[in-house]
Amino acid sequence: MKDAPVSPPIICTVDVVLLTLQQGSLRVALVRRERAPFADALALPGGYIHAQDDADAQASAARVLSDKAGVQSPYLEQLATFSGPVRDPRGWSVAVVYCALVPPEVLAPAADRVTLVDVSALPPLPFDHRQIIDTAVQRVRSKSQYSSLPVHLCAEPFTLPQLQAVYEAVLGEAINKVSFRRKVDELAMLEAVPGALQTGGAHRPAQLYRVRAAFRQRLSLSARGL
Amino acid sequence: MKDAPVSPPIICTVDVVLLTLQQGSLRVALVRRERAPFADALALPGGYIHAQDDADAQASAARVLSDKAGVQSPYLEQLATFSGPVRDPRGWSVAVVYCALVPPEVLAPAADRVTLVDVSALPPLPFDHRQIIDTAVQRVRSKSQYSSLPVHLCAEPFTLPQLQAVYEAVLGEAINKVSFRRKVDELAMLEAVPGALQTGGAHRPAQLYRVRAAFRQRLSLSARGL
DNA sequence: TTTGTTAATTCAAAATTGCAACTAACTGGA
DNA sequence: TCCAGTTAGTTGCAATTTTGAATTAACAAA
Repeated sequence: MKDAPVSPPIICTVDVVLLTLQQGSLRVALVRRERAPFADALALPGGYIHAQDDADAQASAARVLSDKAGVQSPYLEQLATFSGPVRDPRGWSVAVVYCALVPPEVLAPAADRVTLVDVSALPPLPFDHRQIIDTAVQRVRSKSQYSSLPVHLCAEPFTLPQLQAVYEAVLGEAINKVSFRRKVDELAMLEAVPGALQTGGAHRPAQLYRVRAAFRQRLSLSARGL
Repeated sequence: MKDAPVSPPIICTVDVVLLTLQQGSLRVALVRRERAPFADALALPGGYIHAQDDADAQASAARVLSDKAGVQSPYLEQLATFSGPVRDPRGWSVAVVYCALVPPEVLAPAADRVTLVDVSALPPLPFDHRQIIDTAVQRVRSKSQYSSLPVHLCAEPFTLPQLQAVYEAVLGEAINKVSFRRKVDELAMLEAVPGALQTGGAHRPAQLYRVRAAFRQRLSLSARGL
């Protein structure tokens, strides 16, 4: 009796959709692949899960983000898992995908390692990275309608008008100033930095805020949106 | 020079949180495990991804649901992926978890294979199944606040009072009848079955509805909730 | 001191929601 | 046959919430 054919193991990887906001548009950070498949192509930072090192897939994602892009993101959320026999030419694969949001300032030191691309003008990408990015952008836009998610795109401390501009850029629509402030107040995610005002402009200075410690990792949700 | 130690492959599985509504409470379907680890224990239906058979992890989930529970669920949504070295005693594992919602009628033929347990009175469970179920229930309750998700718990055709009772059971709170009808109308997910009324009660018969084809797989979302 | 510009608040109009009362349509029993 | 009981579905209005224009505040520059 012959041995049953041994099927190759399933390829377990993580990918990270690292998003930021630059010049009013959402950008995704791509890195150049060092190895086959698709060596030298721009792609999402990703890599194998290291069972001997990683505490879980999220730790793998943080490691990959650090190794491939040189970035540490305080906000890192699981997006979804993509799988199947054809998405990776090496064979049947499972990619646990995480989404990271950072202010553009965090990416400045990594400018030589990552390429920022407007998510509405993506080049052809290897694997199913195009679909993954589209899913991430959809999710970020959707969550931004009713949560504090976009604060992670804003370098602290920031003013309310700055934060509103970030929300407007992500959502792609103007928001009423009064409504916006009421909602932000409801979300209770911010605290004014005492005495700190953004001066320098030829106009009334704006109060500076930072995110309350309780919401640095966790989102604040609004029942009614905006 | 010695060979580097070969690390065992990562274990790739799927699990399904199959939920239904019975006697006004959410219940999860558990099956008795046939093999180690945890043989004979009640657990979520789950199993290995079959790289040679399955088109993707969702197909694995549908297969597992059919094989282990004898159920086919039209609504099957990816919940999240759980991973790490300790959740499975066999080693470092990745479990892609799906959530299925079915009306209790669909589970009747499978009554001998599955045990329905109230999600608010779960017994001790193997692996991290307790945490997985809690995550699923949280997600279902959260989505039910602003989407058509609970329609999948209702056998078609159904009346509006029946659907309202389902929403109230899932959300755990009474809903105003007029508001509920306004919202259901807004969601535009239902169509009246022409001429079909639920008769038999000692009272005015109720119009019967079914889900519009466009929303059988996709959810309808409301901006304002309920 | 005046002008221009942006920050932040006020208040009334508009939209949404919740409630109670009402009408509708059936069954079953007097 | 008709009346009581029960649940389905609608109507109109009061209460609440949301919205945005108008207003006030605070600064720099000229």
